[in-house]
Amino acid sequence: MPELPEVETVRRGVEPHVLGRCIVAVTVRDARLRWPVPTDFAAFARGQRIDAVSRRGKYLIFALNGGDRIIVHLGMTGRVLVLDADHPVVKHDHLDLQLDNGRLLRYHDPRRFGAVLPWPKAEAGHVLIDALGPEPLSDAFSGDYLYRRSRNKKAAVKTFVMDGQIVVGAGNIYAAESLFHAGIRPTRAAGRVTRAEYARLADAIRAVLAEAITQGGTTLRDFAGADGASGYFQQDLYVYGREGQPCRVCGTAIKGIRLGNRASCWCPGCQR
DNA sequence: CTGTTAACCTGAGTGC
DNA sequence: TGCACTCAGGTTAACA
Repeated sequence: MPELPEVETVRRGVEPHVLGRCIVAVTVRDARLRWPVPTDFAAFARGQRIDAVSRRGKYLIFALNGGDRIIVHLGMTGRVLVLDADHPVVKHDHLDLQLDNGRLLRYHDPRRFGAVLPWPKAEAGHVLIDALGPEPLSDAFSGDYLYRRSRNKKAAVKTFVMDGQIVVGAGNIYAAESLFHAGIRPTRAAGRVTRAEYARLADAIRAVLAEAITQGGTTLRDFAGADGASGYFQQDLYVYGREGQPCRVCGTAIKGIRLGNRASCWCPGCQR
């Protein structure tokens, strides 16, 4: 479910409710996430104060006052909700952080592809974070960067920009949408896309992600912000999920194929 | 090394 | 109503 804009929407929704709050209790109902929640996680988190909530790619990072951190990834169906402490527990509510203000942070994830992991102060880096590519909304990300990294690569350009080691945050929806706005077919070999095209693509990725954040993300099925609210970017989709429908720009029927086991849509009229 | 595929898991939707 | 099947916003381990 969540690509960068959805994770950023969750971060912004959670932050005001948890900053400066202490974790007074931890409940782990099901530790079987993508990686098991360690058995000592409750002891790790209990009694610590949350001093910051940041995001790296699709990872949320809760910074604790002692220098430890908690990493949260939402996988495909994960949610982080801010609820009152007595809120009823439903199926797939796997983990709670109870706060000292009568509220709790609840991790809910039907498919359990997500993760909640400790990141101790003693470990400077983290294996899930260290190899990530640049943030697409930072200065380190540019068309020239994509051009450099893509030389001699035969993989499809859509697969290339969805690779978190190249750039973080662009998943199946926003990769497809960005390629549409840049006028590039998703099937093109990454190494054959020109410098000028990558300049357009980098601009498109930045613009699409920024606009999606403004809209509170894209809600198709599962996604909700920390307050349970839906996003609105689905109204701005040009190709994702529109196979067979007329292009909103040129009227050509949107085509669909599979690339790396992911559904991929593009407009034969607008994308070359 | 690069590139592709299967796997992890549950639920929703479709077609018979 | 039930069953079999497909698909889903992510990521990585195991292959070729």
